[in-house]
Amino acid sequence: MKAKTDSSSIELPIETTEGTFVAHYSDRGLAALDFPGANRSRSGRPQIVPPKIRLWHDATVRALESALAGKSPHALPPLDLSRGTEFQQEVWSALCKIAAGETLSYSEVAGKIGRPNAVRAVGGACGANPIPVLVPCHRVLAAHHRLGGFSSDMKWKRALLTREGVQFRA
DNA sequence: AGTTCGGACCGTT
DNA sequence: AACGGTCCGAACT
Repeated sequence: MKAKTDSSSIELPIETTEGTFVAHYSDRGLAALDFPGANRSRSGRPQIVPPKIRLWHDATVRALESALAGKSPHALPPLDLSRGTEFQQEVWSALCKIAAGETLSYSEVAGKIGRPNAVRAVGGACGANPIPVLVPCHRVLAAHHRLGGFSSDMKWKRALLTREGVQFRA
């Protein structure tokens, strides 16, 4: 079997009041963020962490903390979203423009990237978002302010939106 | 009012 | 070829 992880990826834990997240870094920046309990490849063994990545990680920790508190982070680490398709990257960068407290519908996002009918595909791209919370896929709701879905536990989507002061429907 | 059903739509595996 | 974090209108309750 071949390992599913990028050979060049470094994983670092982030302890929060919500549990332990895990950040994955490539040589380009933060490449993935796992929710607590999402056991991915636990490499466990000691890693040599380049100074560059330590700096990025500090930024990630601070950004995650303020995001979990419902505030927009002042600064983000560099994000490595190169793993996504062209379409996914367009969606993800559209997500990054949604401020805390604001929301868009899946169809509004589709419109913003110039593919008004690719509504379901936008849902798929949101689900494929490797960096939840920081790339705010939770700020995308279904039509008419309904909650819609979420790949990981819906409790996260609810919690994050509530902390940002967003209203939604059952 | 609310709910369910069926089709249309599009990128990904 | 089949599946989704969808959407809309129609036909129900």
